[in-house]
Amino acid sequence: MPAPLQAIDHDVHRAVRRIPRGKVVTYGMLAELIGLPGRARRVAAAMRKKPEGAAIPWHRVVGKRRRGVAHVAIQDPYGAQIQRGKLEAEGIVFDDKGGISLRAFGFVVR
DNA sequence: GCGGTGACTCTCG
DNA sequence: CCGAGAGCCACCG
Repeated sequence: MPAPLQAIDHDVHRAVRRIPRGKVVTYGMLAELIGLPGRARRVAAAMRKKPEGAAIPWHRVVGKRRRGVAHVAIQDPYGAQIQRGKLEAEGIVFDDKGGISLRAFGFVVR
C-alpha cells in the first residue's frame, strides 16, 4: 500500500528544508530523493499548497529546462520575482534568459 | 467517475 | 535557439 498523501507532502517539506544556502534542486530531483521517481508534478502539487507561511526555503526549488540548466518555474510573475530575488541574494547566478547556472545544482545529503 | 488543470519534463521540428 | 506537443499523474469541482 502506497504512502498516505499527507506523508508525501511531509517528505517534500523535509527534503526542501535540507537544501543548503546557495544551491537549488529541481522538482524531478526532489521526487527521486523522496522515493517517487518521475513524479515531479506530485512534488509541485505539494509545494503549491504547503509554502503558506512555512519556514522552508521553497525558493530553492526550481524547474529543469534542459540538461544542466534550470529556471524559476512559478507561473505567478510576482512570486517568480520574489523567488529570483531570494536566490540572487544567496549568490545564484541567472543568465539573461532566466537560466540558472550549473554550479548551483544538487547538494550532498548528510 | 469524468474532465479540466498545472510551481514538470522530454522530444521534435 | 525557441516554441509547440505530448506524456505524466495527482488534485479538485
